[in-house]
Amino acid sequence: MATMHRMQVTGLELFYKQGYYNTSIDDILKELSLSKGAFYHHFESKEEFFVNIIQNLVFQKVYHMLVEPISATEDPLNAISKCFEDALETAEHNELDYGFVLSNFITEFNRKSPEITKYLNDILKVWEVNLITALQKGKSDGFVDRHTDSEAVATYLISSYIGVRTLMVEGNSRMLRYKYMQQLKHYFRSIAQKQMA
Amino acid sequence: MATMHRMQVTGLELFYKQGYYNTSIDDILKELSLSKGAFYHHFESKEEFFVNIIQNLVFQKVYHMLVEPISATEDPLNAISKCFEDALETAEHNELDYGFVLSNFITEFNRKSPEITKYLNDILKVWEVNLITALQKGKSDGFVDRHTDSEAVATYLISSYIGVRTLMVEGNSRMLRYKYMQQLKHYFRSIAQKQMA
DNA sequence: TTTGATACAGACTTAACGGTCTGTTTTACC
DNA sequence: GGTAAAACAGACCGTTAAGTCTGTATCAAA
Repeated sequence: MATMHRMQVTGLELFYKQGYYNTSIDDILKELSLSKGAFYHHFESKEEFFVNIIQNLVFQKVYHMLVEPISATEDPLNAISKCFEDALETAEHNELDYGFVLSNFITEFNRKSPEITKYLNDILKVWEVNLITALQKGKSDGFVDRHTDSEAVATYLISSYIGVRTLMVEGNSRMLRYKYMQQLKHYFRSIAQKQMA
Repeated sequence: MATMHRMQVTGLELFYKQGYYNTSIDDILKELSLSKGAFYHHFESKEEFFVNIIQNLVFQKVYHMLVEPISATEDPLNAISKCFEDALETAEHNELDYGFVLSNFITEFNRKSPEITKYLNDILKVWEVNLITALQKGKSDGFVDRHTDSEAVATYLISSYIGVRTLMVEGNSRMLRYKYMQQLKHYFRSIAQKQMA
């Protein structure tokens, strides 16, 4: 694995665990047994390094874990349920949850770096747009109630997901996931197309 | 207003806007035209200062804005709707939204200071418990469907609220609030006691 | 085998921040 | 009005972290 890529992977991991401002370049370098010289040979600053990570690693992973699973499916509500359940389970095992990575950084960079905030919001927007598209398709295909406001549902979904992940940082994650998924499905039943018995 | 109290108010404001680690004591002191001597006369460290703010200001405000409005009401779902709507509107005007203050700090102190995390989670717990109590009472009083899992609903509510506030940090807050409240009410209709016409 | 570019190593600079310490002013009280 | 404690002012110290700079090893092509 190339040095540059190793730096990005380790960098994201530490930024995620400890926060951007609370993670020093030396922390990352120590983890990889590399020197300052190596870092500034590949990147021109800490910020440029971070933007690089966002646009490469984070964007790809969000797309892979949160967009693809719901974009090519029949029943969107079912697909979203499964997708969220999977994502929350990986989160439980303390692995990188890229939906939460996003909201984490959005919180941290709020009113500090408009440029980085913009990049993060762009990725969030991709997620949102694909949710909306999937829901709209679900309406045409008879899975989602015709009166549903797809944009509002997408907002509500992303909100609740980000929120439950924030809560899962401590305490009983398993119980939180259970409660959350239960109510999410309850909510979905209320916007699903009523089946004729 | 006593100096100590002024420090706390200004401290919370800056910690909220810029984050704890990103706000220096000198920042706060500069805002108040005070000196280091003044600060360390009243508080023994930055951390002790912050814990003080949480246990005084934050706890009281959360209780006043998020607990009281839903604890002494008839119809809990209606009360929660109004309460959330109010809170989101103050947030729109860039005033301190203490629900979000909480989640903000929880994110920032995650895996950094277990002690502070505990204090924050305690306040969150008070909010949760009171939501559950209100929902249970709503079941007895015929406002909430008997099959509702109050604990799960409370979790889902807090999650979505924290999430939507995270999203509101940038962009069109007004539209976000509208969409969120629309779906929240939709969700509430699905757990409300069905009225006999 | 030389040469030049790429990929590092690591000492150093500079600035910021938490905290200390000494000194001065204000206030309460006899 | 004298006195002691409380309420500050502000220079100073130690540490940390981003970024610089000089030097060295590795490797490909001539």
